Amino acid sequence: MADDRLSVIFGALADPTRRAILARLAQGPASVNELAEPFAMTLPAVSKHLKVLERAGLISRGREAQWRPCKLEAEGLQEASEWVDRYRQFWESSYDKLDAHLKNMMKGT
Amino acid sequence: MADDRLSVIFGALADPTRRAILARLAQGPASVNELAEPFAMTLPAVSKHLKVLERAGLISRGREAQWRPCKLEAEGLQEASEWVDRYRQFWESSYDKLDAHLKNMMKGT
DNA sequence: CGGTTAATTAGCTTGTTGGTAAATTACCCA
DNA sequence: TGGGTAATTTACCAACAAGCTAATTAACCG
Repeated sequence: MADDRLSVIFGALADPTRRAILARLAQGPASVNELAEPFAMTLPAVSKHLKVLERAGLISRGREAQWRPCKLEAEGLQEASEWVDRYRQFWESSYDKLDAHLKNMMKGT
Repeated sequence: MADDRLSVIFGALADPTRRAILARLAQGPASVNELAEPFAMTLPAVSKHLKVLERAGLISRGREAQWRPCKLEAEGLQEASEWVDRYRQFWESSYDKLDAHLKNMMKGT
């Protein structure tokens, strides 16, 4: 995968395990073991996913005794959102056109 | 990469060439050769990128004589946006907290 | 028909991803 | 000190992504 910021961010989001981890972290911080628990996957595998998310600026990791609590970070998510938002106008206008088309059909013209 | 819809969509966005193609298509439809022109890359490589974008529902391809004009599609973009939007509240509240923190500092307390 | 242009498919190489098991680091507690 | 728990690192493997060249399909034109 390319290593520019946006590619790293979207690449991190392109995996259901990683999206599930983000969804969990949206409820509050968690340890690696807590995050790993729902998945049929070894701990090192989850650890790798966390590293990908961290590199993308989607999470950060702290230190508390032998735990390394993860928490969601706004930065990466916001960058992704900003990129996608540039296309919002496009699809909104597509729906306007569809809407106009349907109305036209229903008029029977 | 996983083959669920969102992973396919984010995976397609995780490449600067593909994002540049989408940016070009936001200005209007284009042929494969037109799309390939800005890149130091062979035509088959661009063709592959287009297939990835098509599979993700980000573009569609038509037929006009020997040309296969591509155009932007709202569908995939909108799904990506909807997913990211679920986290908007999170980072907005993060900024609120930052804002509150800064105001507090400036009060000198 | 034969030639040209547009685009895709096929086959190959190279580097990366996602997983594992085993070893290691780091910290707590008795 | 030694044992237990949390997490990462290392070494390895299979599958996949992204690029290339060469060959092929498809449509037009003369």
